[in-house]
Amino acid sequence: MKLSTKGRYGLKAMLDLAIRYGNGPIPLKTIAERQGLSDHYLEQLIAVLRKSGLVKSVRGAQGGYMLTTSPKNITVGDIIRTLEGPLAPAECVIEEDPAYCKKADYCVTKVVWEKIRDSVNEVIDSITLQDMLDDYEKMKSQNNYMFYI
Amino acid sequence: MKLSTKGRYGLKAMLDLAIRYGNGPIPLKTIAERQGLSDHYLEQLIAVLRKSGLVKSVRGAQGGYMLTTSPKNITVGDIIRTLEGPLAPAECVIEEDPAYCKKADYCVTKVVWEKIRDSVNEVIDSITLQDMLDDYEKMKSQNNYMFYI
DNA sequence: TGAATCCCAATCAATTTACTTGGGATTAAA
DNA sequence: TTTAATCCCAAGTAAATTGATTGGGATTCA
Repeated sequence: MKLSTKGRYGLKAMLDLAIRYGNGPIPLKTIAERQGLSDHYLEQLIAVLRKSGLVKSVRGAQGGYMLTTSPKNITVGDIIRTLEGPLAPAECVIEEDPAYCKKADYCVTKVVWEKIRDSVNEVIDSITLQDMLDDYEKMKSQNNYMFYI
Repeated sequence: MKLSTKGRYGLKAMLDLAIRYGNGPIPLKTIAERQGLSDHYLEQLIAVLRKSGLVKSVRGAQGGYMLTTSPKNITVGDIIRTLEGPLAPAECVIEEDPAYCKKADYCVTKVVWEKIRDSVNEVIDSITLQDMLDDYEKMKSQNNYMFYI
């Protein structure tokens, strides 16, 4: 039940972009450096986020990436599901097209998987990047680390 | 964020034992057959459940496995955590001993992982085998499939 | 024109998953 | 007392996944 680095790195990168939302394009390399990630690997992740419309890119020198919309319109769920695919503890409870199982109609374990799935989705859909940003600002005002996320 | 077959098969096997709780030892082979699992693989899983004290075994002919305690005292969380280890979406939020991360004190993504972890644990800790058994009986009385779980 | 950037595709080592194989130990029943 | 049914244990393994790396091409600003 661990998330892969796709979801984890991806959310960090998106928060990095959220912190700098409105400041023009941010080069991938600086995001990768700030977050301590391989830039070529992050490139693969952000390509997925771009294709799904969550970020847009500006090519060429002085280019980079930026959120396509305000942090308050992007949820953690949008990001994680884009990168990890549908979040389900078992194939039979994938929301769009669950794997066929002949016992599905009367399977009691399936009910458990559904509850897990729904509870995870509720959590991640209820948190926006803006919420994370607010937490971040709050921490920043209380402490004196800061420069990283 | 999928569970492995350990947790999924393990829960099915435990429900199978719960259905037959009080009927003496159930051979692994019949559980595996009913649930459509490889018996040698299930053996490995049930060995873990036995070592953790959730089931006990009777050796020799007419032997098998049984729950050590009533289905109402065993939660889905007990079973899944036994088989899968601590359920956390990231290493840094494993409850017993989280992986060290120097940013842990002010990491906002960590807060998200904690919320996911807690919500999953709440769900699985709130469902007992008895609850599943009740669902099962209810389904059984409403339909006329039945023989499998 | 060149440096900074995004874009794309292929390859790869390590790990994990989901088993299989092969056998030994124990016990109830014939 | 033998035999069949069972649990117990350890090792091997093929396939998939993960988390990258490698190598290059296309675009754009200065």
